[in-house]
Amino acid sequence: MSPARRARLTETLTRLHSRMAAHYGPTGWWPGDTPFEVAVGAILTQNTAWTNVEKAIAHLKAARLLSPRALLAADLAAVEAALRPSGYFRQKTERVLLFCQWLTDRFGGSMRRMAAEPLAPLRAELLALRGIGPETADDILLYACEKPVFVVDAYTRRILGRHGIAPHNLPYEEMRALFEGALPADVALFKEYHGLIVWTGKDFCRTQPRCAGCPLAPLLPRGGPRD
DNA sequence: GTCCAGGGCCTAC
DNA sequence: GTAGGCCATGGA
Repeated sequence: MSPARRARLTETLTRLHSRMAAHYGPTGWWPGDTPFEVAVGAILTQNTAWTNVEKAIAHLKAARLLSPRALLAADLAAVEAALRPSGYFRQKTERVLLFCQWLTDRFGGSMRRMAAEPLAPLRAELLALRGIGPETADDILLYACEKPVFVVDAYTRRILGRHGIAPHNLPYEEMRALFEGALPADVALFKEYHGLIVWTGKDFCRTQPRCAGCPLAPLLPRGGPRD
């Protein structure tokens, strides 16, 4: 990318962030009491409404299952029952348990020790785990491990697509590089930026464009939103 | 009743 | 390398 184009992109993405931040204030994203809860939530929210994830996490807490040790020791049926409300519960049970096993084998079950690992090899290890793709890995790296990676999700694609900033079907790594190349590698900024995208996406950017009142509407290209 | 949600894997071309 | 089917529940 040319320096001039990169500078324009930085300006565009910064303006986008300013509009959302002015509308919502700090989001404090991601919800979760501990890094491990954040990591589990990242797996459970795959293609699923967050309200359903909350139910599953509440079940885990009530059953005292919200630790790698407890999950690995629990009956499979008990874990499945707890995760049921989050949908795809058989797959997600397998994915959560595989993550727990890896965390235990590699770091003695410690998210703190995991977070001390350098970013690039850690990301590669996460991506090698069955059931952890790029978005889930980056959720965990950014919000549970405080690593400066930008999370790309469906809302990110939709918003950038509608504003003519990037095609919505740009490959994940290219979309991530677009943000990371244009913004400073700042964990707090990346956390808030993604949180604001999620909030804006939920409120204004569902499948049908619904731009009335959207903080980003004044930035839309001529001709209105595109998909 | 129908549609859809903050993905990821597998298979077929 | 990519398009399409599959996984499952709960809320709108």
